[in-house]
Amino acid sequence: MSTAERSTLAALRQRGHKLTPQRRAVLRAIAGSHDHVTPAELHRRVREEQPRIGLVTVYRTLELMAEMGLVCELNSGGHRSYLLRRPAAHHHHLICSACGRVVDFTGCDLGGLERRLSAETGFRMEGHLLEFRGRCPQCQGLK
Amino acid sequence: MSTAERSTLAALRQRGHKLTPQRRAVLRAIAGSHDHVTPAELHRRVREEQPRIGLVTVYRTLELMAEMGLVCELNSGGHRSYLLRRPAAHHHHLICSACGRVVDFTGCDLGGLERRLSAETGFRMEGHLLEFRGRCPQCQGLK
DNA sequence: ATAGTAATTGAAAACTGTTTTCAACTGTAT
DNA sequence: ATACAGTTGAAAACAGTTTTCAATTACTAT
Repeated sequence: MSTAERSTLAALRQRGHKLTPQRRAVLRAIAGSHDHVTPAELHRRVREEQPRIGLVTVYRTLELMAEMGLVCELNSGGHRSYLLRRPAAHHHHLICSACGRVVDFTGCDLGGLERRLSAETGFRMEGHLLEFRGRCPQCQGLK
Repeated sequence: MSTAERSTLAALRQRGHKLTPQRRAVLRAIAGSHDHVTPAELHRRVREEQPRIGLVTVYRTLELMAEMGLVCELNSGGHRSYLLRRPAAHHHHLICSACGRVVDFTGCDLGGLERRLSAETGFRMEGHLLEFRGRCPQCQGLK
């Protein structure tokens, strides 16, 4: 079991959520995938372990983990996907506008801009979202 | 009629698309809105002028204009929205996590990062989305 | 260990946003 | 004016997500 998986389990337990086999399976599946996964795809994978689990439960588990900030939710091209949040993983996305492929990147370096905006507006900053949109190499030739 | 509206009309005509009253109305409505609008919201606005227009037509017109690159399509938070392409209207949002107030800002200065990512990944960039989240001055005392 | 309780589950139904189908209509070129 | 391809609106179909509800289960206190 990975560290991220273990700490996520601990966080769930600590907040008084039940550790059902279904939740463990969903967590294991998302922890085992280092890419964004859609609820449907996750459901397919979890089923190998928990054949009777419903898609609904996958949705609910993801929603719960997203609320708790254990998982990061991404909406792109009209489709939702999730990624387990691992420690020290401040990152952003680069999304292909043709095929929807998502590439993570780090090093956004927005500190200066954040200070400037904070000074100008009086906002106390909590976070930011940055996404680049473009054509990935494979999709540049097409259409 | 704005310049953007006029040139969009010309682009449609030039490509042999019919200039129906419905399309004119959708175009006028999106040109009159300087923020991203959802198809449903746009439909509501267009109806004031063209009471009999169907939501379907709004979808179709937006799809057509998006294909032609006249309008920019955004998917965020699981919802689709569109914005008329204008020269020089590039801005971003600062959103208060308590009251939801939105403040626009310009000057994101992401050119360097964009070039770096482009070089590293091979993506040909089309645009980006940047949002800061924080507490606005009025909400800092609360809760 | 056992019983009690609230949380959780799965199936089905409901819902939302979007797309397709199709017959009627209309802008445009002739 | 006519003809034709493109366009429209209503309804149905569709995909993804959420809600409802009765049955089940993990956890707590005994």
